[in-house]
Amino acid sequence: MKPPRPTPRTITKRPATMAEVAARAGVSAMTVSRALKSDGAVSEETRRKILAAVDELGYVLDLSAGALSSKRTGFVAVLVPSINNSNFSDTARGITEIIESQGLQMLLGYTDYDMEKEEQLVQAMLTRRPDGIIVTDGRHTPKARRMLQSAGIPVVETWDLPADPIDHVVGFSNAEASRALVHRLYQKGYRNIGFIGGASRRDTRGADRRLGYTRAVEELGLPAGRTISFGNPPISMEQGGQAIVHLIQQWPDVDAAVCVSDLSAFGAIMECHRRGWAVPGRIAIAGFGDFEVSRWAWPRITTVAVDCRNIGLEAGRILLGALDDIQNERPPNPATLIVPFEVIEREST
Amino acid sequence: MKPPRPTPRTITKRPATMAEVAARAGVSAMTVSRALKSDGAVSEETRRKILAAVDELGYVLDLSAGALSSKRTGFVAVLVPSINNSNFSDTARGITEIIESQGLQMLLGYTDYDMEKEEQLVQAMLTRRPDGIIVTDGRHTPKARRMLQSAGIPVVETWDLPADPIDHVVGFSNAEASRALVHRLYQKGYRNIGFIGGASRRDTRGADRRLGYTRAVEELGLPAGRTISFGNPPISMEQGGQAIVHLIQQWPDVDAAVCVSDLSAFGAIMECHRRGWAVPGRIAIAGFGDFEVSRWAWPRITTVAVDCRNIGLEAGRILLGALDDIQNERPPNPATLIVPFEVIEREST
DNA sequence: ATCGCTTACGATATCGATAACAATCGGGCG
DNA sequence: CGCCCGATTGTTATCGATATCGTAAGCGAT
Repeated sequence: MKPPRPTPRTITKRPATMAEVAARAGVSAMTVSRALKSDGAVSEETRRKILAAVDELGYVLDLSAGALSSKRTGFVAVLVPSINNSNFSDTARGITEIIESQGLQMLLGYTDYDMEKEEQLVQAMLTRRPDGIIVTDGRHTPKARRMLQSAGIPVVETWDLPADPIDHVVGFSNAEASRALVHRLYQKGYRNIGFIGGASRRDTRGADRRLGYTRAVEELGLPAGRTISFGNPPISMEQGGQAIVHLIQQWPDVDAAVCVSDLSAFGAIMECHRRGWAVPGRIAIAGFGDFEVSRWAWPRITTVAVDCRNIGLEAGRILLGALDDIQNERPPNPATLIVPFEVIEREST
Repeated sequence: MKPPRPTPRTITKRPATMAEVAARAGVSAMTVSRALKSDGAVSEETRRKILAAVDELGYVLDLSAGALSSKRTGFVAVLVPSINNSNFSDTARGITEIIESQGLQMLLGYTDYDMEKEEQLVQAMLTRRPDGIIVTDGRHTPKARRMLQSAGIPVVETWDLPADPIDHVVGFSNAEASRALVHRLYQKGYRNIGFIGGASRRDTRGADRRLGYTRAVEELGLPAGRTISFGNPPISMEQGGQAIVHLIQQWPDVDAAVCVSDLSAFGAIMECHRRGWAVPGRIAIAGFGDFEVSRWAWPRITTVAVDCRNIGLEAGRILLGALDDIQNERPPNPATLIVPFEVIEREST
């Protein structure tokens, strides 16, 4: 009895290799390799033959293999708290813009605002032997810190000013920014200022913003401790709406609220609309981050703006510089770049 | 004269190799490899010794090297139009959730709603020899299509229902969804419905939504052609605001507007607020995508909801299934999964 | 003609892991 | 007691590219 008809197997057309291209072009693999790098010294004619062979075979270079011999993977690991947050995705985009000009590829990971998760991700990323790594945080678990330090690659910490930098830094002080915002509200005449933020200490930037708020009200001699902690980061619009109600119920005399992000500020403002509380008449509301929604909401939302894309651009540039230093065996030269922030006053305060 | 103090060179502590771990643990490299995979058959005692050695040397597995011999890189390439769009970042997140359970890594790329850029990205991604690829589109340049087909790996097209699928599909008909929305507006009594979208044909999903609108107004015998095209995708809140003004000036009798996305709908509504045009009294406004802002804006925005994260989850699952089929030498089994959409009526219409 | 130098290319030895197969050891069983 | 078997571990040969060094040819200067 014959066996059943053989199942039609996938024609897993194994991708062509460089050797096959070489054979077809009548040259050695090494010459193909050179032809496919821009810097290779190859005569015009052989290059033509090689490119023709590449085209005929539909060959695409295998960088996984190349990475092994050249010891440069062309990866840049990037860790962000969340990709749904447009601030961070702007930064990621800035990084991409810079590094892709050098043929580098971003390896993106989400920490979910969690240092433990960050630690796992650092380990997972190092497994791919990236040429450099950019993290969105100045605080790490001891183990994560150790791994970053001993990885032997440039590290850039962004969005923060770490007390004890690992290597390079591109950031700003979230506390100072928040403090400046409170001062501005004070100048405008507000005297009972509350703060709305997340309940978790995982979000270190959020914690810093709260710290800046606390310092400012102390400095100014304003009533302190008027803070509402609500939910895990990222604080949503919904949570902003709930928090503002709590804030006003608990301290009916508050005349202004600083929110940990524009999203919660927006939620708060919309909840006030719904309840007929005028903004800023009954209560002024400010956010953080200058998200698109703050520029187009009505009232437009007072906020602290940071050029997120620029943070990415600068982090990318610094990383490229560091890679260049390594390439040319120059000594390492850790840099700290402080990017500016700006308090933008709009109709919500 | 002595030369200047030698510059302190980087201690580029070359990362430890598996062989070094093996030597330290007194076993062969192969045994280390087995110990570090979960499935490896290794006695408890040797595993202990090996893990100790790993710890002492701070060893992390080099997957680049592993990929070369095992012929599986553990990468899944994912192409999205934009990462700043929370719909797509939700999908990306869903994909990550599924694939990271299998130890796979996402390689993310942005096409900027541009098929040419997509083509370049496909090529760049294939260079990394991913085990599978997920794209957010049903239309591609001929070359991109050819590369995807001949890559010999599972392909999943999402967010669309391609007429001629390459392999697997997880999507829905943007045209149908848009059509359903217009019908719903009709039921509510609106008879002069306009459409606000991007000027570029690059955004194929946007074009499909416009198509659905056009079909619907034809079916219903409503005045047609009341569409405003404005700016390149992604259409921003600002552009939505500008477009609604044009729409109303051009056709003063419009009583409802369908926007290509919630973001432009939000911008339009806020512009109406500013001008004192009641929404939905003067004009009803609907969006697409069920973004967070639509749920918390006031009025809340009528929209078409799709479970974006779920698209990612399902795409991930289908991809894993396909990889499993390959592993077990089962025949390929291209699947098309149509995910539901839902018109959600809120106060803006 | 010789030398020196540049340009274009090939041969070989890796890079660091894993696949595939071989080897060893102990124990169960006829 | 001999044989077979499963569990554990080692050996060897890759995977597909690139680094490095070597070689041959071409060419101008002396």
